[in-house]
Amino acid sequence: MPGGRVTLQDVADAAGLSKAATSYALRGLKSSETTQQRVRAIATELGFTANPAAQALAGGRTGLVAISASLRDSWQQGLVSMMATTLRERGYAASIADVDADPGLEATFISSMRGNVDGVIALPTAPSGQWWRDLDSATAVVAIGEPITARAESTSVVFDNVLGVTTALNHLLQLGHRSVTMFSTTLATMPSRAIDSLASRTASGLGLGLKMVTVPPSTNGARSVAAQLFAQDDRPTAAFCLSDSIAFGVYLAARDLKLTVPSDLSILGYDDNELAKIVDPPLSTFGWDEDAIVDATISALIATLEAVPIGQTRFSPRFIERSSTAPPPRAH
Amino acid sequence: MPGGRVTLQDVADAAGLSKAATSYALRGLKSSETTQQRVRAIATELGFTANPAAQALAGGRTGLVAISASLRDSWQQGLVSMMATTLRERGYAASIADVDADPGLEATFISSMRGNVDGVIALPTAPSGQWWRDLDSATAVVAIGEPITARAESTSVVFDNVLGVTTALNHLLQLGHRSVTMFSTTLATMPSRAIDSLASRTASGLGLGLKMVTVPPSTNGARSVAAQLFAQDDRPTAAFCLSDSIAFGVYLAARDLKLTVPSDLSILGYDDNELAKIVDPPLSTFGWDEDAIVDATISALIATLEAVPIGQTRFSPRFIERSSTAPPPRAH
DNA sequence: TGAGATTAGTGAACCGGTTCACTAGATCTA
DNA sequence: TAGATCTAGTGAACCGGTTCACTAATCTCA
Repeated sequence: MPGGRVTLQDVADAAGLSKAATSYALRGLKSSETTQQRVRAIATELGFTANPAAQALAGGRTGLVAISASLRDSWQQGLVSMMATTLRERGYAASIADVDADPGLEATFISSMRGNVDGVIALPTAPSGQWWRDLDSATAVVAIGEPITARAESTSVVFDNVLGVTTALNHLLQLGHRSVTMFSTTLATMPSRAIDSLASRTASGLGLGLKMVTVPPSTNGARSVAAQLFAQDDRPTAAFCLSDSIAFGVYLAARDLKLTVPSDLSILGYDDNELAKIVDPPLSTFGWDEDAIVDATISALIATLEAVPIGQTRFSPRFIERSSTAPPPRAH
Repeated sequence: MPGGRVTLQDVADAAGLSKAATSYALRGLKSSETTQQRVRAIATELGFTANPAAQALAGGRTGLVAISASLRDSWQQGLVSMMATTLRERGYAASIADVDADPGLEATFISSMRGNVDGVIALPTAPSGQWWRDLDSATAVVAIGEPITARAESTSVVFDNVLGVTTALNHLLQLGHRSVTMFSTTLATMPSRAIDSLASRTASGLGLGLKMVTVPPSTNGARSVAAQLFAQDDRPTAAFCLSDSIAFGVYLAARDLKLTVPSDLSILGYDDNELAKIVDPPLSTFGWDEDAIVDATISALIATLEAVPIGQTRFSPRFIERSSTAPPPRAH
C-alpha cells in the first residue's frame, strides 16, 4: 500500500552514506561490521527490496534459472516443483517452461533464454538433442537424465537406466517369462531411442524374446495400443512399461480383454507414481531418490555458476516389488 | 556461440537510425511501415533480442507473472502448467512458486514479488487469506477459486463448488443413502472451511446424515483415517471426497477392510484426476473445463494489466458418473 | 497559399542498481 | 618517522533499453 518504491538512494540518504557504500554494506563488502548492521537495519525498517531488474542490468546476473521439462509426465512434474522450491530457498527464481516432449519447443525455449538467465536445467526430450548449443558459455547448464558430452564446462545428473532395464528383464526372466513386450514413449524418464539397442542386446544375451513398442504418452493411448497387441495370438506373458502411466494403460487393456494381472499377464512399471501402490494389484516398479536428485541438480548448478563445474552425478533406480508380476501361465 | 550480446545500439547503427527510432520501430510506434520492416529485418538478421532486465528497468513492466499454487495437488499442477504455457504464448514468463497449502509461505512468496512482477495469479490456500494485501495496486491480481472482495480493481475466477456439493449430495440421496461422510483436506480445490457450513445446511435441508472429516492431503493419509473410521460400527454408506486423491485413499481403506465398492460403500470424488477412470471400479467425480478456466484466467490478467479489470468469471463443475456409486446395502 | 496539424526522427534524461578509479585517514613496518 | 599498505568510503560511469521534449518535413483544408 505504501506509495512509491523504496530505492537504494533512500536507504543511502537515511544512512548518510553514498549509494555505493550502501550497496557494498548490504552485500557485506568493503565496510565495517557496524556500518553493515546499521545499513541493514535501516533497509529493513524502510522496507527496501532491491529491484531485480536493476540488479540484473548492472550486475550481469539475473538470479533466474530456466527449467525446461515435460510437465505432462507426472514424475518430471514432481521433480520440477521440488527444484523450484529448492532454487527459491537458495535465492534463485525459477522460470519453468513446459516443452511437452517437443524438441522444437525445447530448442525455442532454451535459446530464447540465452543471456537472460544465469542457468538452465533441462530434462531433455531426446538424448540426441543439441538444445544447449545456442547458450552463452556464461550460462550454467545442468542436464538431467542425459549427459552433455560435447560441452566441457557443463554438468549432468544422469540416471542409470541400464541398471533399471537389466534388473527388470532379469526379474521377468527368473520368473520364467520368455516373451516380453517393452512399452516406451517419448515422455518417459528414459527416452525410447536411448534404450532400444541396449535392451535388445541384453535380452538376446539372456535368451529372452523381446518386442519393443512405442505408445502415445497418455494412459489412454497406451491402453488402446496394448489392447490391440494383446488381442493377437502371440501375446506376451509380460509387459515392461517405461513409465507407470503407460503401465496403468496396460492394466486397462488387460481389463478390457479380461486378462488377470499377474496370473495371465505380468506388468512392470517405471518411476513409482504415487498411484502405483493403489491400482489393483499394486504395481511393481522402479523408484528414485528424488530428494537426492534435486539436491544434486541444484548443487551442481550453483557450483557451475560459481565456476566450479562438478561433472557427472549418477543415480540408480531401486526395484520396488509389489504384486503385479508372477510366473507366466502354463503353455497354452 | 557469438561473442557479445547484440544490443539495440548495434541494430540502430546498422539501420542508420537513432536508438530511440529503432526502439519505436521495433515496437511499431512512431514510424512508417517501411522503416519498421527494415528495422525488424536487420534485428532478426543480427539476432537481436531485447534484454528483459533493461526493458523492465526502463519500461516499468517486467513481463513476469507470479503464480502461487500447491503443486502437490495434481489438479492445481495441471492448471499451473497450462497457465505457464498460455502466458508464454502471450509474451509473459511465469515464475511459479509451490506454497504447498501453507498460508505463511503464500504470503511470503507473494509479498516478495511486490513491484517485481506485472501480475499475480494465486490459487489461494485459504479462503480467508489476505495474501494480496501487500501488493502494489499497480500489480494485476487474479485469484482462482476464491473471490477477492476487498480489492475493487481485482479479478477473480471462481468455481461454483456450491453446485458441486449439492449435486453430489443430491445424487447420493436419490440413491437412497442417509449416512454420508465428507472427506476434505486443505489441499483440495475446495478448501474445507469454505464448504463446511454450506454442506451441513444443505444436508440437513435434505434430511441427510452428514459427517465432516478432514484428512491429510495425501492418498495414504486419507487411507488410514478412512480405515479407522470405517472400522467402527456406524460406518457411513457413502463417502464424498473433495478430491480424487482422497478418494483413492478411501478405495484403499475399503480394500483393507474387505468392503466392496460400490455395493458396500459408494464413493464420489472431485476434480476428475486422470486416473479416476482407471481405478476399479471407475470413480464417479466432478470435472472442470480446464482449458476455459486457464483461458479466462489469463485473459482476465491481461485485461487487468491493461487497466480494464474484468470482474468475476464463474465456472461450474460437471458431474461425471462412472461406477463407484450404487444404492446402499440393505440395513444390517 | 499559408497557418495548423501530423508524421518521422533525434538527443538526452532516466530507471535502480553495481563497479571502477580514486582519496583520506588509520595501521603497519623498517 | 617516513614510506608502504590497508580500510572505509566517494563520485561518476555504466548496464540496455524507454520516454520525453523538441525539430524538420510533409500533409490538410479553408
